[in-house]
Amino acid sequence: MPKPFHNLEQEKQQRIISASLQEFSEKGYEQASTNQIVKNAGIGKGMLFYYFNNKRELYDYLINYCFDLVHNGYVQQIDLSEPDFIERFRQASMNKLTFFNENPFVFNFLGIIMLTEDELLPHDTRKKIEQLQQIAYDSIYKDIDYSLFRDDIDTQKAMDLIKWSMDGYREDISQVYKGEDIANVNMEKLTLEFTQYLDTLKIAFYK
Amino acid sequence: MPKPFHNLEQEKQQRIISASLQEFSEKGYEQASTNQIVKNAGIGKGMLFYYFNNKRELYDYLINYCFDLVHNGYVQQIDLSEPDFIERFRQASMNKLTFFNENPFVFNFLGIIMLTEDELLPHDTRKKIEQLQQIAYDSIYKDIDYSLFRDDIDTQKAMDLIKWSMDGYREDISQVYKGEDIANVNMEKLTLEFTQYLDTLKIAFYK
DNA sequence: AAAATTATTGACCGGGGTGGTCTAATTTGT
DNA sequence: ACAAATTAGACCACCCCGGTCAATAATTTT
Repeated sequence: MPKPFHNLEQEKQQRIISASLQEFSEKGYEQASTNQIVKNAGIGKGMLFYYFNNKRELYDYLINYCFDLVHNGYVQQIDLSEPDFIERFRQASMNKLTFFNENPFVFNFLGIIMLTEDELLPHDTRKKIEQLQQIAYDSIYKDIDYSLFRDDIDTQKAMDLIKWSMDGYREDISQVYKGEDIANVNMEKLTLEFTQYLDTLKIAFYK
Repeated sequence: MPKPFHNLEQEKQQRIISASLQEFSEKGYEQASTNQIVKNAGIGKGMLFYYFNNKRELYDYLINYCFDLVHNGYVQQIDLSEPDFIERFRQASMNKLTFFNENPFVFNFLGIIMLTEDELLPHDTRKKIEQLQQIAYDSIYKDIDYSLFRDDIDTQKAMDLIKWSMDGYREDISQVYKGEDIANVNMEKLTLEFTQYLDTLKIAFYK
């Protein structure tokens, strides 16, 4: 909605978005300080209220911004044509890792939103959340080739366990490399390690 | 250290501790409000500063309180004589679940502490953290019977995967039953489901 | 070049919350 | 009955809050 904001140089726009996401995701809506935001963004106080009429409008803008970003930059990137569950999940996890590195506060911000009580959220935001969750769910479980799994194991349970495993691994990695730019991380070593875990999972759960 | 506080009726003492932990774990040290604490604890403002001379002293008291509680109430309860990794982890997970339910803010509070930058923490607190982490690590990995694992799988990787799986399951459960008293939860059904996951893990990773 | 429009800053506002104090009242112990 | 321990909350000076606005600088239009 805010016209002047969209005409801004990308870099300044990003600085404002980034500073806002950080502040909101660290403190929540009420506790977040617009003063802190403008300071971190390196702009004057007046500008923030020139681009957005008030705190709430900024917040709502960020909600939509993050939803679109996660949708286009992460969920939609998942390769639905890959029938191997573990391989599809591998690709999704790697995407998530780089996405998280490039947009450090987006997931945390959305996390805060999803923990917000129903009454405090605009009605259509709730719907957006559910839609995105549904799409994300489909992107992971749709058109999976179940015949790869061992017959003596409940396939759904196996998929749950694999999902928890890979999420746990990814979170451990995020934790260790927190703050460091992923470009500086030894990617080959990391990918190799990841592959080893995946191979182990395949031995354990596949025929 | 605070003499009058220890002589308090257990129930009031608990109310104060609980309200403080909640506030600190939700807002962090600086943002936490002593006014909010006394309101939630149902005591007058004066009392808090009668028991503890200032905010920091309360905070430090809580740190020690939580460390001791986690150590005695959770870590030390893990049965080191159980050589089956999955079984030991099962017992630990169930303990953690009930502990978490009885002390809802303790883990979150300690989580905040561990994310605090080094300079802001008393020196001996850092040491306490590392000690507890070491003990917890030992409690999970010491004297495990590795011969139970399949020979065609890297045992350490298998244990990592199992750990992530069970942590993921436990977190999902916590999430779903968040807020509800665990006494009201259908424990048999939950235990059964947990066992099914564990059995699946055994089929997958054990000989 | 002049005028009009847009972009930008930061001092400023009333209001509300901050950690902490202190007085005055009540309860307890003897 | 009296002293000591316990309690509540009004009060303090201070700081920060979201938001405004007048002054100016930069840019665009004429």
